[in-house]
Amino acid sequence: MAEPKAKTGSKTGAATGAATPRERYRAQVRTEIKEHAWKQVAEAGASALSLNAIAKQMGVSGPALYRYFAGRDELITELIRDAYRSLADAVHAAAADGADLAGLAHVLRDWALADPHRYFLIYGTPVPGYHAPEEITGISQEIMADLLTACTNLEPAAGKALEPDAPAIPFAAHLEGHRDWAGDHPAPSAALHRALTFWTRLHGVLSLELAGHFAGMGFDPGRLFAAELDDLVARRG
Amino acid sequence: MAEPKAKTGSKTGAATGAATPRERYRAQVRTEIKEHAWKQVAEAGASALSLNAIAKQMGVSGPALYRYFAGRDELITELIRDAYRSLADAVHAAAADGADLAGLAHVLRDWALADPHRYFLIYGTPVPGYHAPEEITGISQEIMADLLTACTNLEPAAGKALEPDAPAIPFAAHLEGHRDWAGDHPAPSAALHRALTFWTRLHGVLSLELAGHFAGMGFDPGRLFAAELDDLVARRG
DNA sequence: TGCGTTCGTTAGAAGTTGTAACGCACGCCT
DNA sequence: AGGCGTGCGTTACAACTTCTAACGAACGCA
Repeated sequence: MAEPKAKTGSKTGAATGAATPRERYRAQVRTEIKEHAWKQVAEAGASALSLNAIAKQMGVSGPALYRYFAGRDELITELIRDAYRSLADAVHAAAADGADLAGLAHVLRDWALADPHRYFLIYGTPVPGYHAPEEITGISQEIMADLLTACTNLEPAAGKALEPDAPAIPFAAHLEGHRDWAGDHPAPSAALHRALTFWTRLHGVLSLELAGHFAGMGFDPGRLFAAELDDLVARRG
Repeated sequence: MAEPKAKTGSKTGAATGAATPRERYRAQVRTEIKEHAWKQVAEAGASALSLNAIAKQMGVSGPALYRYFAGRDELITELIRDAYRSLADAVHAAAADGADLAGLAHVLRDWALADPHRYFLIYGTPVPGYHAPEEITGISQEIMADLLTACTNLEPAAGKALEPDAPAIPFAAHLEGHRDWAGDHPAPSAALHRALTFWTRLHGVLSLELAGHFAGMGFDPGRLFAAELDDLVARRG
């Protein structure tokens, strides 16, 4: 009987609210472990994350943590999931406040600069054996949905092309035939294209900046980010 | 007398060609170690690199490798240096063959796809305590020089602007005042800007593709890369 | 008030990096 | 050709790491 069979009397049963004291305690300890883990990640990156060090900081013995996480990999997976959720929440909150594409870009940049290691946890070098669980791809699609909406709002009204002779972009046409990743979002292919370039271009600037590749080059990475953003908002390519 | 005082009789003295048998042997073993290291990096990434595993594969005992590399960090630093040099050589060879910006982009993409882990060794998540030695920033500038030349060749002749009323781009103006990183390369500020966006945009696409973030999205990452390249070559922003 | 689940402990296995001390053999120099 | 010193490879060990196993104690549900 490792699993309580029906949660007989106490709670609603479906809510995530703490049911038994044991579960509450367990959830709290898991949270505390992750807090210490985030501190380590913020200071030295995910590769320096040590379960033993966390245990020492918490004043417990090493193997105690294995009651709460199956191992280092599961803890890191959880951190990645939380990072995705944090980003998705930030983006969604901005979108709900009516932020346009530039607003979303600002949210992304602020979120990345707030904790570069957290950004690299998501968008950095992938861990060798790691494969994203289903849940994470779902969160990723949440972010993409908000991005697609912002991009759609930026497109000129259908049928009212600014330049009648504007040549069709081959890649946008390709996207029209491969838009499964957009789910059922009704974004025009130009918006799909813009969302993708929003992602790749801003990630290009951000990741190189956060990795320090611009250090000592003299120019202001923030201005490069802003220039790329301006180009994304103003142009159509 | 750890250092031979004057290399008395044997060789030219300045050439890097193997001098003593000891040095030749040492260089050969170092090379062999790095070959096994590259194999490990290609299979599981830099984080999985193990000196012990290399020693086992070579049929020697673990600590033997410490005669050749001060430790794991020095070996990785050497691998990073070799990776930079490999990329710089590939780019320079193409540039010497008269490749234009699109040609350089193809070289970059092919080089990255040939060994994704090697790409991440350079442009991926930075290792916590690592700081690039002087030599590496030099190699990085070699690459940038070829890139700047290709970008300069793409600019319209000075004073013959295509669109007389084309608005000055603020970031290009900013770069005009912060062009130390270009060394003494006589690239116009528009070329500086284009080189930077070439770098960030293509890295944005490549790194996300190599990290598998496009997996399952359905579209062809190569076409996105090509579309970004087309935009870089055709437009001015 | 029991009794069972879960927790934290210590002990230990199998790894890792890296240091220390010890021979042996290679090669430089006389 | 011979001796001697340098460098190489070895084993032994220390200090880590993740993670498993077995045990005792405390907690909470009935």
